[in-house]
Amino acid sequence: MPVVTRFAPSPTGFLHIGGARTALYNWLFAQHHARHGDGGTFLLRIEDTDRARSTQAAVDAIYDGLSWLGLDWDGDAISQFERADQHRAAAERLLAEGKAYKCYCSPDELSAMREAARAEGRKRMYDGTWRDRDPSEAPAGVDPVIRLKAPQDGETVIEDLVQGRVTVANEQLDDMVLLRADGTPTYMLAVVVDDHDMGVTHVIRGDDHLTNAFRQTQLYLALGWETPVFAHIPLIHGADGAKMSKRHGALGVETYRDDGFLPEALCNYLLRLGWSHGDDEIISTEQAIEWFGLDSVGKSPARFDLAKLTNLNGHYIREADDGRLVDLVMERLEQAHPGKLAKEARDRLFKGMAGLKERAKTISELTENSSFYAIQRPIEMTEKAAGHLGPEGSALLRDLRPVFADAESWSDEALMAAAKNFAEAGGIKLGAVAQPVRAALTGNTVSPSVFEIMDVLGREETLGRIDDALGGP
RNA sequence: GUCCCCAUCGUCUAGCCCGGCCUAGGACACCUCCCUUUCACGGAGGAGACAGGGGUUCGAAUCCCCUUGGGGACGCCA
Repeated sequence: MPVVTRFAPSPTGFLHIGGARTALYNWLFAQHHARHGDGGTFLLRIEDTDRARSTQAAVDAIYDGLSWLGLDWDGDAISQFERADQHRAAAERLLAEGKAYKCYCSPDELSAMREAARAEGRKRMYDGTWRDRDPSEAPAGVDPVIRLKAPQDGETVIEDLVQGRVTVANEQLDDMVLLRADGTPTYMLAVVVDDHDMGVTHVIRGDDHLTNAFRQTQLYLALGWETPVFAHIPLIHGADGAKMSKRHGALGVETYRDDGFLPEALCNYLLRLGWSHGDDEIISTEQAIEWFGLDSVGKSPARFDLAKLTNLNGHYIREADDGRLVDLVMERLEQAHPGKLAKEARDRLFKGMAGLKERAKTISELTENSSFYAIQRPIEMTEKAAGHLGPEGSALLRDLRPVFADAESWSDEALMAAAKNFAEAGGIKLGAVAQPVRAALTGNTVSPSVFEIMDVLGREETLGRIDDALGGP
């Protein structure tokens, strides 16, 4: 049977890390069935019924976030707000069938009930005042809400693919509001009607919705519809163990992009946060699509660990195509050093990328480590680097300059051979020779191999930088 | 408070469903060493966990119960 999943965020902010994982699981599940099953579709629905809190900017942030992660959805995104008529129709049908009723309770009465319920240690808040009351007793001039006439005995059961069978006594659940006094549908109603109309077969979402699933199941039953399969995945917690939410540590995916993380690294990390396939850690998207299933999703919440994400990111950077990395780095360099980049910047980065990418765990770090290639001379010198160019270092560098200048061929190997000879002749270590050169060439104490750098920079630029460090030719 | 869910190294997890192969495996982080022109990468090794208590059983990380701890939900928000 073909599978239909959906991701249904509310556009009240950015696409945060928890939402991204939910989207990923839904996408993966659909992809898995599309490629290895009877078909799979992944839909996107924007839950924008709360007009006051929904913004177009947030909707765009969700689109951008999903697109960046590579989680493409089928068809156009659906606006829940625009489907209000269908929601209303469902509620009215229930009303006509006697499965729902009008409730005229005022907000004051409701909060009194809520208080009473808490005081008595009950969960059920609404006492059903208008459930069986004669409509003729309705107070004049009060717009009623429509409530579901939910079963009061027995229990509601959901067979959750992640949580297993979960049961709750119906007496714990009160008659939920379907339509507000102003006639607009509530979330509970909208979700059920939309999921049904969209043909959603599997509802994969955060387990903060687990209790909603009970109410929704009652609604499906009342509407005479088959319930979808539920899969409530555990939430992601912050590094401190507290829940991660928009107000507590959860960052938008664009923040990770800005901090220099690759989408494939984030996806791989998010995938492993709560799902596993034996001891596998590095999992490609293709592999994930093949392997992903809801039965391997864990039931306990996981903490977000930036160190592991960073490590994974380093791996994907090393694997990444040089050209792609150059584009990413150039964009940042142009921003950071406007007008200061050498014309040869891009070419040098491309030539030097193999040595560069081994040493960076984020694109931000890669950019920083790459800047010495891109910036025009004279380059700036860090304090530590300057330390290698004291009297001793400078003297060494001065003696070394002609060795390089006279090198037979300007290649990595030839240059290193020349430096080695020089070091041996002087009875010093290669390392002692390399550091002043590194300082002169990069303005830093850490970099790829100095001979590789000389190769990339070329003869003229290299000697120029040495001269700069020596205070002139 | 009430209801629901969860519980293996610091973190993510394998193992649990179908008890013995577990003196509990892997990954990240950490420590030591090797490689080495710096830093990374890579390689070798180390430290590090079945929350506690009861059962069931010849035998429990694995099954049952309780306790404790954590989380989530209790809106005319989504």
